[in-house]
Amino acid sequence: MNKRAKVTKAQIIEAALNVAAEKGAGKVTLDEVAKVSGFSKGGLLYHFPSKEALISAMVQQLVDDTEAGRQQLLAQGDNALTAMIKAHARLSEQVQGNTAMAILAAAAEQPGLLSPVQQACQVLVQDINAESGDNPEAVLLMLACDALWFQDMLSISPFTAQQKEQLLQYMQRRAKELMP
Amino acid sequence: MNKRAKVTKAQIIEAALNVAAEKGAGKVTLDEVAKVSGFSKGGLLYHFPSKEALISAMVQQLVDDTEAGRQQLLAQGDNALTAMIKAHARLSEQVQGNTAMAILAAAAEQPGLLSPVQQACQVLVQDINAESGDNPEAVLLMLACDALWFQDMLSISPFTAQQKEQLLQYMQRRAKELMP
DNA sequence: AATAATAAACCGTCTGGTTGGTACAGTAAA
DNA sequence: TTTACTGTACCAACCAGACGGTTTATTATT
Repeated sequence: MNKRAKVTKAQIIEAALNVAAEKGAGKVTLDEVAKVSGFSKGGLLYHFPSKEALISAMVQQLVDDTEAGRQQLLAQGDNALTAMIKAHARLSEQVQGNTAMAILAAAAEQPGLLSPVQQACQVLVQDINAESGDNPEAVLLMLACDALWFQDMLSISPFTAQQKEQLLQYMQRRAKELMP
Repeated sequence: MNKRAKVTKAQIIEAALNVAAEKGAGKVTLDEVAKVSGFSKGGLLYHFPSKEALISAMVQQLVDDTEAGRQQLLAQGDNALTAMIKAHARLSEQVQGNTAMAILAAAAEQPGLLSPVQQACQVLVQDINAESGDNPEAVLLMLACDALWFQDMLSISPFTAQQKEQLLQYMQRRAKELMP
C-alpha cells in the first residue's frame, strides 16, 4: 500500500539518521540500517534501490524539515532573518549534535547529493535579500548563523553553550534592526 | 633518514589530499594513495601505521598551513580579522574546491580527528576578541567568513564568484572599521 | 462471501569485490 | 648497519547489491 510504504520509508530514513548520529557517518551501511530499522536488507533495497538513493532521501528530509520549520515561523510573523536564525537554532538542539554531520559526510562520498541543500541556501539568500533591500549586513548575519550550524555539525565549535546562546540573542536583536 | 622521511611523509600527504580532491572523500583508500603517491603500500604503512594516522596528518597539515598564512599576514601588519579573512580567501582558491571537504568528510568517519581544527578556531576567537575588545560584530564577521569557507568546502555556495568577491571586500572594509 | 489472481512489501542468503592491515623477504641508500 | 623503503602474498572483515522466495494486501471473479 502507498501509505504503508511511506511509513516504512520514513522508518528506514529515521533509522539511517540514528545510525549516522550514533556510529558516525562512515558507518552508515545497508546492513546496519537494516538491523536498526528492524527491516531486512532486501526490504531496504526494495524502497531505496541503492545506498545512494537512501542517503539522498536522508538529505532531502533534513532540508524539508528545516524549510518547513522556517515557513512556519514566517507564517507566525517573523521576518526572513529571524525565522532562519530560530530554525537553525532549533535544528541544532533537535538531535544532540551530529545527525546532520553524518548526512553531510555521507553525502560527501557522492558529491552532488548536496544539491538540495544548495538550492535551499539560494532560496534563503533571495528571501533575505528581497526583504532587507540587498543589505549586505543581512547576508552576513545569515552566514554567521550558517557557520554556527556548521560548527555544531562537525563538533568543532569554539564556543560554550552559554556563549552561543548570547551570540544567537545578539543576532536576533540585530536581525530585527535590519529588517524594516 | 629523518629528512628523507619528512619529505616522503609530505609527499604521501599531498597524494592523499589529491586523491580526496579528485575522487571524493570516500575514496581515500590506502591502495589509492599508494598508487598516486608512487610509493608502495608497505611504504605508506611504514610512515603512517594506520589510515587514521594518515588522515590525522592531513588535517594537521591543513590547519598548520592556514595558521602559517594567517601569522604571515599578521606579521605584515594586518589586524586579526583582516588576516583571517584573507587567509580563508586564499585557502578557498588554493586547490579549487574540495580538498578540504575531503579532509573533513574523511575525518568525520573518525570523530575526534577534527580536534586540531577546533583548537585553531578557539585561538582565532581569542585573538579577535582580544583585539576587538569583545565586540560581537567582530565575531559575527569571523563566523560569516567561516561560513563562506564551509560552503565552498561542500560545494553548496549559493553565491556566484562575483558575489562572493563583493562580500569579501565588504567584509574587509568592515573589519578595518571594527578594529581600532 | 468465498475464492482465486495479482501485485506490493518484505525476507534472508549468497556473491563478488574492496578494504585496512599484517608478514616478511629483499633492495637501496646514508 | 640502520633507516627507508619495495613487492608480494595474504587475511579477516565488511559491504553493496542481486536473487529467489515468502508473506501481506488488494482486486477480480464467481
